[in-house]
Amino acid sequence: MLNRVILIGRLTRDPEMRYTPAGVAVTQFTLAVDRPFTSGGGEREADFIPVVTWRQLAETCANYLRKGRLTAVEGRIQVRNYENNEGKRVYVTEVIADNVRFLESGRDNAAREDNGGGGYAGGSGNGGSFGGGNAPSYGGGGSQGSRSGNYSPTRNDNRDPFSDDGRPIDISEDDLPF
Amino acid sequence: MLNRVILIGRLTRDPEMRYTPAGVAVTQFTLAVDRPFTSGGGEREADFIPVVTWRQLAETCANYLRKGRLTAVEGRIQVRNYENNEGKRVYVTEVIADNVRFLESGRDNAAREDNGGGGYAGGSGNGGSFGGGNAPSYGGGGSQGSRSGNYSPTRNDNRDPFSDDGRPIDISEDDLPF
Amino acid sequence: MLNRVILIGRLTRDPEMRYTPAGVAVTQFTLAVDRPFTSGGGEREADFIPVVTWRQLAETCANYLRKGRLTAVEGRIQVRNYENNEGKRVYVTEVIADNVRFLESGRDNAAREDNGGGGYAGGSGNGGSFGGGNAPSYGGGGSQGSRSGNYSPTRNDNRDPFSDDGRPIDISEDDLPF
Amino acid sequence: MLNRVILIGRLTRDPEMRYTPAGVAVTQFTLAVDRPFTSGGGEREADFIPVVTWRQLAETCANYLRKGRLTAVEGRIQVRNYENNEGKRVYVTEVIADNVRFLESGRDNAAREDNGGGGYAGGSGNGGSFGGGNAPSYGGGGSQGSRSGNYSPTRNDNRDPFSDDGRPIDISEDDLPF
DNA sequence: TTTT
DNA sequence: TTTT
Repeated sequence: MLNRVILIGRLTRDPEMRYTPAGVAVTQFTLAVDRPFTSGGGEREADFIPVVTWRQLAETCANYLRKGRLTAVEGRIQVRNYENNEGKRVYVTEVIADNVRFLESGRDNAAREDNGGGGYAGGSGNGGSFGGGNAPSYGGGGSQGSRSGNYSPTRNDNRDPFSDDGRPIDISEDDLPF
Repeated sequence: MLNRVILIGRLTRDPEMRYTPAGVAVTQFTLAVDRPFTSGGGEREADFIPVVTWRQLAETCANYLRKGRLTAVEGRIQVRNYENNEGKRVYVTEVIADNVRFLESGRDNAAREDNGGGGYAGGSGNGGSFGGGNAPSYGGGGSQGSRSGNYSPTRNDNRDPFSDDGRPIDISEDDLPF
Repeated sequence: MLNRVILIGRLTRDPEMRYTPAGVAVTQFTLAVDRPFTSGGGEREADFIPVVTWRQLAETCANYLRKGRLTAVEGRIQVRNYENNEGKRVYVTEVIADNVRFLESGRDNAAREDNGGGGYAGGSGNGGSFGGGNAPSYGGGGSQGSRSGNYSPTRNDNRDPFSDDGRPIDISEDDLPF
Repeated sequence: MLNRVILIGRLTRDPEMRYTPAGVAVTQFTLAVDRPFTSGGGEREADFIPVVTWRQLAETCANYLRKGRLTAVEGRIQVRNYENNEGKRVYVTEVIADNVRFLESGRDNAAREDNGGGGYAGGSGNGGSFGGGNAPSYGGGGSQGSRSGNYSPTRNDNRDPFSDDGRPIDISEDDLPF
């Protein structure tokens, strides 16, 4: 009924952008968020939280975010699951962000930002303006329009659809937020 | 640096309370949180989000929450990991709640609530008042002070420390929030 | 840069819906939100927080919310100000909601809800579908499709534009969220 | 029942710290929070939101925050009211913060911060450790340990208790969060 | 009264 | 594995 997350942390790596077969941009990165308390033994002291952005916001994040940058993220928790190649159900929890704030200017970054040290990248109402962007259904090359189209993986079909194996990500457009 | 989650959803089952070897109460339950949009094909339409509470709040949740109850939860995302018995690292994401609101009075419930349909159960400042409560370190009987003490599982040591196998949960007190 | 509020409380009265001169629906209500602690002397123990919703969400709130109902609200804090008739600047703080959840079914309510006790009323992407809805600016010219037409303030122009004096509310469409 | 606010913005001025008659530190500042949209006519484009912190957090904020600094604040909305000297009830809305994050290192600041550009200042569990700290009530009667002793308002008693008139602030300890 |  |  209500699902809201706000995080401030630093990227553990550069973000990775990919496209769904239908051409929708998806960017993923992980935020390291320091815990508010220090573990007694000084052990684990940050949570590494995977974040996913879609469409225009995905492209902005891919362009402006870099490893180490302090970043604020607003979104919701999503739990998806898939069956791995041993027939076991694997659960993946991610934050689907609809608002990302760049809290550090990328002074040493190629992409220009002149908004005074805090960039805005809201997700509401941002349609994908790139090729194939708003296509409402999944489908690889030729015969589009079908939900699962002629996309026919040959082997290793049981995998995390987000795992980067060079192919477009195996995720239905049904999972798109908004 | 900042990590805040607010959820409203319904319990998928009755909550489960257990104790750490040091006697700290831990209660777990899963919230089904309906997504704000309807999937095209009508597939998955809720996220099932695991929630963990500690100490006094754990006891209150165990006493008052029941399967199906509409509940609000405030907390932070925690990602812990452990190595399973195949030597693979498994990541578990949970919401560590420090504030839980009972949005539905348990009219058909044994435990009385007369606060007008909305119970309060804040976590701040609630020390464990039961036996062994505030003990700062993990460890059963004799040789305390070590992280894992004389706890000597015989087989299947590589497991989710939260999996309910009848033994006290295998988690360090270091992971306690607050 | 980021401004997020989540409240759960009860309506102090029935909501009030009005229209801007351009015909945009605005609904206001106040949430009584109990404080998490009890005041020593037992004095004030709730905050009364004014909430404003716009467009389609305003109409849904006006239809389904009633005095006393437990309600969750998500939005942002807005501080507007105006000069009162003594030439003094008055500051008004409100929560502009973009998401409202009805946590109590209106069993005794005329408006039907059969969604199992928790209604959804998201604000994203809800354009005003009624007459004059999306007009981007405040009722300037003659009568141009505005729902309430000839708005002609004569005296007492220095007032809270939201005060209900029977006239359409004196607020620019520029202040519309989204 | 639930009241949570998260803001990211910049201080409009240096913070101001004062003490209650009982010696409890209170720091106030205003955050300018840019709105996520641009007003049509280009008018107001930020909200100026008053923030209040108490006790240890107040002292940390006074020491480390400065005008212009990008800052994250977590807390709750509080609406207090008082009667002004014309007998009119005035409502004041503030965010009572229990967590403040310094998102910009004060490189040009006297107070040292070497935590890599993001300071932590949580409010939970921070009792006032200075003289008179936890006194539960406002300095009414005799002289009972209050830091500023003989508080004796003569005229102009109807005022914003927070207005800085050189006297200790006229606010009951009952309003302390936690 | 306001920040970058 | 899931709630209404």
